[in-house]
Amino acid sequence: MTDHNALDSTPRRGRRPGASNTRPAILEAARARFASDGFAASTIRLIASDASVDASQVMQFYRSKDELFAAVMAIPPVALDRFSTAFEGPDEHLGERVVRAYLGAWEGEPEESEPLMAMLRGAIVNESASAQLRSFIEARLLEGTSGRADADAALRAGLASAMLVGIVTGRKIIGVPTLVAAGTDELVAMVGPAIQQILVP
Amino acid sequence: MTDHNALDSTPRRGRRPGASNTRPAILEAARARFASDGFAASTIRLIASDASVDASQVMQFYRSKDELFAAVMAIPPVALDRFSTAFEGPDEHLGERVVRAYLGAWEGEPEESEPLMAMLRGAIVNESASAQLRSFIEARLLEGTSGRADADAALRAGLASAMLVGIVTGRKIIGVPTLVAAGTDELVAMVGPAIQQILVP
DNA sequence: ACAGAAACTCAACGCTTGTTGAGAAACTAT
DNA sequence: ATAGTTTCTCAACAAGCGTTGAGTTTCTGT
Repeated sequence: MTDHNALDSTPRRGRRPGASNTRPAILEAARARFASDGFAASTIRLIASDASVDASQVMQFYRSKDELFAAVMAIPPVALDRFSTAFEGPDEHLGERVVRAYLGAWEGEPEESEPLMAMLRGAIVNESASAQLRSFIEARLLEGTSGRADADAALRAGLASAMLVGIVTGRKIIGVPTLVAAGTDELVAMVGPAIQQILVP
Repeated sequence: MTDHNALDSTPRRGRRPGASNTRPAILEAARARFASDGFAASTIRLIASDASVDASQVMQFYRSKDELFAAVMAIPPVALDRFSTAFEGPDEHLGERVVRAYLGAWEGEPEESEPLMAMLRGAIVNESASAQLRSFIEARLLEGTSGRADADAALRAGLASAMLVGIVTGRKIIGVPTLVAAGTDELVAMVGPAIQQILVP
């Protein structure tokens, strides 16, 4: 709805003067859309409109909607090292640390949480997103279980991840009122011991 | 001699002889599609094709795609009493019983699990499905916490539900290999104590 | 200064979507 | 029988989708 007025000196067509940050703008708009609306409901035109850009620009930078999605997914989450450090250290408060790391990653700054939300929402309908989330979780699991000899350590880590993702889904996507109302510390206090029991039998 | 074939016994147009079970056939096809592909990817034409029916038939029985979806959701899950009985009984093996009830409900017969899968998949992209799943979970929570005085009993039950739904999501939707490979008994043995700890502090 | 690449707008394409209406055949009444 | 309702096929619609190509303007390298 923001049409340039007639007195505007900037031409209506052709390349605009100055440097262009259109490409990252598109990526950011796509990230936000995919995170909040999911893959199918996020149309190219809507994303382009969010970035104040023509739809065909999106196609020029990222060759298709799928590649745009892949680009959003490929963003190395800033939260990545949160996980790796969470599994290190003494076993005593392992559960608590892991729970806090997960909740923090999904509920922190948009820059940090949106790729994860997009992954989660996209994994339901988009096959590549599902594979992406799968490999993401698996990579975390390998970090977490490195140095342990347990045969089922991977399974235990996978269970813990799935349970924590379930809590995040309930809070951020489905919106179960009971979970939404709960504070982070309260959750950590309750879930920490349970996760501890899963990870360190 | 071009159009009507006198030898053709099955007419191509008009109502077919005999009783019609088209309406339930559509509902069943829709349930399966919504469960496996989610709301957006399940097109009316595809569902109609699954049910060997014209697309406009779907619109005649259920007035819109949204109402079709609502009809699928409205099916009272056979698994319903599984949950209510799981919370009853002594606290000793409560966690184990609840875990077994959840896994069984989502991994049993298609008739039993498909409405739940459709709910879960639909909750990501469809607002009404999200509300439906929310109220479904809340109803289970009320059953589970009835008779308990704890102020945070509802939160504990909600957490347990979310964690178990997370495990099911990892197994049936995202397909985390580690979780898929695990057997039900193995999962119950690992997760049972953790859920127990959540529910009975 | 000049050529080529890059950024941008605009208009359209082919396709699929949910949805509708006309009409044909079979059922259910009276 | 006759009328009316229900079930069904077929063809089309308006809208939205992802995508493409042509043309215009600016930047960049030489």
